[in-house]
Amino acid sequence: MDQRYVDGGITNGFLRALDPESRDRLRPHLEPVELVRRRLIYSPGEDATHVYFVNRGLVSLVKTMQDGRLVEVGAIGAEGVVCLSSLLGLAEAVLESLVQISGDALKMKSSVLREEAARHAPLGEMVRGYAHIAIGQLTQTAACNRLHSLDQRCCRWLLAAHDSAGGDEFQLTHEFLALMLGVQRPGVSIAARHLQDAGMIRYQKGRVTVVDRAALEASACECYGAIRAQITDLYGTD
Amino acid sequence: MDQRYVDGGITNGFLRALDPESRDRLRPHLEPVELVRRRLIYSPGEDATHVYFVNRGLVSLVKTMQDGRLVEVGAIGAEGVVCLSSLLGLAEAVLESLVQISGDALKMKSSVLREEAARHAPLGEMVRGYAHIAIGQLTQTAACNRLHSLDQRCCRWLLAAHDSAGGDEFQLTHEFLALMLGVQRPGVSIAARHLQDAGMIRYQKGRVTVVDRAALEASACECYGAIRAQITDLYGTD
DNA sequence: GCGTTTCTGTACGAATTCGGACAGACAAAC
DNA sequence: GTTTGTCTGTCCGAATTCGTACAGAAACGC
Repeated sequence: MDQRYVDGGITNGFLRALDPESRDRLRPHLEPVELVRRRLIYSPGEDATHVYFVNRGLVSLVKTMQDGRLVEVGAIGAEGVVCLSSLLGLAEAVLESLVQISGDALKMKSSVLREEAARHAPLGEMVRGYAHIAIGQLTQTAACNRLHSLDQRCCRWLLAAHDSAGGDEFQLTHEFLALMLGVQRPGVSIAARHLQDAGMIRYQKGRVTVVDRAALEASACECYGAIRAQITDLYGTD
Repeated sequence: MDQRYVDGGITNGFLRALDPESRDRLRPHLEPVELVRRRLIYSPGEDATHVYFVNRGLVSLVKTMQDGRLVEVGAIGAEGVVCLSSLLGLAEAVLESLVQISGDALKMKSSVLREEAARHAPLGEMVRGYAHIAIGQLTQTAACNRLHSLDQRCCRWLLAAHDSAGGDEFQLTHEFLALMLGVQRPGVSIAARHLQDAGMIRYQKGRVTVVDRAALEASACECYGAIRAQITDLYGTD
């Protein structure tokens, strides 16, 4: 029987990986919320009062520079938690969190999570563990941004999106992907053409269909796998 | 009177920013250690048993990819603490920590720091605050690696090095800088020539002299200033 | 002094990405 | 059905960086 029906619609990896007692402590504070594509969860400087456990969908963490140029430095899907800073007790969001693929999440007050984490050791352990893999994701992205080609990074991004989309088809424009990857839009168009010619994806007017996932994985840089590995490492193999 | 003489040779920004009680709690556990250029403090996978409070010198945090290519994702000078992971209770180092500029540090057991941080709230607050700016540094670097030119990143790196070198002149080869910035060596040679022609630095056989720091700051990307600002924000203006 | 090592300067073709522009195709709204 | 807006495909010159190679210069060891 699918766990999502057993446990009140919770498909978020972090919550599911918790021991039952920790989960029970958090459950009363969780509030369902819809994630709508292109909507912001947080802007830099805003008070990060809540954390979001993503059940479905994909949230991009975006760093904006002074001149307005921006680039994604992390992406959080159904296995993650939005707003790491607040886990550390910082009130202010540093990054923009932007919904890339619609879905839903459970939100709760950061302060409550922090208190519960301090009170109940296994939960605190898990929070610290998550902070650690979030850092891992950042370092991976920092290196990836420097060392890997646009084609590779496109594949990586599509794989992450595919994981969180809940299907082979999802909405995504070249424009948006270019913004996230920090490159010009025509660059993405060319990369997308490569992938389509190679039979990995199909593109049509703002929506992409993953056709050959295995091939995408083979063409992606190691960063996708490295981050997945860290996550399954923390959550255990379920 | 210089604080470094008042307080037993401690010039590390983190330790100096602590309240006296926190510092007194840590002091008995601190052990002086020399930082020797090009020596590794940690390699990935190694057990991170100690944290290092840098007094003088510069330590690079390096991410290595599967194919052996590498790039620096962070640098820690006299204001920082090496081995963030262990602050979160993780045993294993993820990054390589490499001494770029010789100096000295105070080391202590990660486990002791963790216990003291749990026992004494102000210290815990400071540790979490430091974790936060370390994350800020990673996001800044991730974006910088994608958006900024080699010349800009060279300037940024030289400024950080200058801060920690304890003088205008320090050892640095093009080869090493290229490794850190994740580019080819000739690229750095050309960038270095630009800076030298512009009268910002002087280069001579593996050692660089900062001639016009203000010009360097003007030519660097915003990332240098952004990271400095986060640090002074945490430590207060002393 | 001499040989070795290390480091820098430079050259050059190839590849990538930039930055901007424009036409065409599709979809939704009116 | 027509209009409007969005999105894709493509083009082009310029700039940047890659990847490699080689020569010269400085420092070091013997």
